[in-house]
Amino acid sequence: MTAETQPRRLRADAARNRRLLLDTAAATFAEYGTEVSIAEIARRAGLGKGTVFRHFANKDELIAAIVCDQLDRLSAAGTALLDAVDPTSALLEFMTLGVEVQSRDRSVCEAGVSIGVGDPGIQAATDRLFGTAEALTERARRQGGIRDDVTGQDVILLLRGAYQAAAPLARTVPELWRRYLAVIADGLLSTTAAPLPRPASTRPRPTDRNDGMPHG
Amino acid sequence: MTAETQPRRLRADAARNRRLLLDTAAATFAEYGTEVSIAEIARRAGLGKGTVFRHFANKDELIAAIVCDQLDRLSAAGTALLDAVDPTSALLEFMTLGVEVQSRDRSVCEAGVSIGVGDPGIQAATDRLFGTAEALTERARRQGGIRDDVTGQDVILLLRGAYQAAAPLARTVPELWRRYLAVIADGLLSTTAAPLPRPASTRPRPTDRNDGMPHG
DNA sequence: ACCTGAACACCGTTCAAGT
DNA sequence: ACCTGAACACCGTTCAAGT
Repeated sequence: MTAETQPRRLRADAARNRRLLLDTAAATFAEYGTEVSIAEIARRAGLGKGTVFRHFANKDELIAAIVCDQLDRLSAAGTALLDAVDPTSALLEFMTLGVEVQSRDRSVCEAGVSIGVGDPGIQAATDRLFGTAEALTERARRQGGIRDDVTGQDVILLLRGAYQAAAPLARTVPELWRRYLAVIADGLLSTTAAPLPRPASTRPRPTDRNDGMPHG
Repeated sequence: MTAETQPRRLRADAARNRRLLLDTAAATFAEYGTEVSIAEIARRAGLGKGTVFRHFANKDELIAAIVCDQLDRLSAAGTALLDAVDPTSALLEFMTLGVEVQSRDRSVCEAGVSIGVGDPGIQAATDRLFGTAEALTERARRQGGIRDDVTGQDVILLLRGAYQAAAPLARTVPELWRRYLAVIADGLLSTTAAPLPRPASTRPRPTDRNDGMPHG
């Protein structure tokens, strides 16, 4: 479930420290932004700052590991929604969940975008999430609830867009994203509209590698 | 037209240096990202790095000034589109233009979001842009081309969202944003859809000057 | 007024010395 | 194997000395 970049097994205390650092960093970044220093994270975790770099090659990798955790958590929530009775409203609930996750962790998510490109951990977690989203999307598509040229990847990218659209005013109007998610949802639901321009980007599906979770 | 935070008139050489720094920084940031050092910018402009801080209080303000230029440029393009014969397609063209501006200056735009909140220069330029967008939107609304609860601010924020949605894959699929802009456009065009949830955020229209509303 | 670069403070990252 | 903090390099920012 959790993204394990580590191939080897860690000594008990090291594993505990790694988890402690991840949790401390996630909480601190969420509250004060990703610009909090590594020294501060280490201090809060009660560890030396050298230890941070023993577990994560650099600050970006620490942030990446937190992002992976979030992506996997959302992926798990999506998988659970595959059992919902109404596929289309399940998909919309999934999108709502996705934006909420981002709202909770503003700065980490934003940093995640720039890091994401090129980080194999985030790539893999993203592909897993694409897979989950695709399964949800396929059900809704079969139901005829959404236009038939929409992919799971589209859904993930668009829910990111809904969040980002509202982000500049998040401080003053915290729930504005619901408005923009509604616009996007209407766009996805308009089954009568012309086909979308540009094909959806094709990325390797999680089925071809990394033993991802079974779905549908 | 251009954002003038400077109240006083600058000496000729100082004004030239300021412009030189803005252009050099814009070009360098666009190519290598906003993490390029101030020293490097100064070197490229053939000036001492102290000069950068004489014109811009800090690095964020330098980036903010570049963002203001871009916003004003887009605003000008939007104003020109007010003369177009078809209001609805003029609005869509404006949105397309808006995403293109961002694509050209990836990192500066992204940095602009986090800085934007709280920077009076960006606030003012944004309000100006909202005004332009509102004028374009109103024409389209009157024509009946788009749903009647959409504001100019919505249009700006949503075109940001379209760009951001496609941003993670911009390297590999540079034109993917067209796909997501199309989804959003369909959402805006669906005049038969239910009213949007959450009211559009009301921000001071560009008519009232920014004397800064204080908030923590 | 404006420009400059040396000097300062801070932060990410490394590494030799410790358990 | 893992932890640690002193040491290093780099960068944003300041400021006294120059034109």
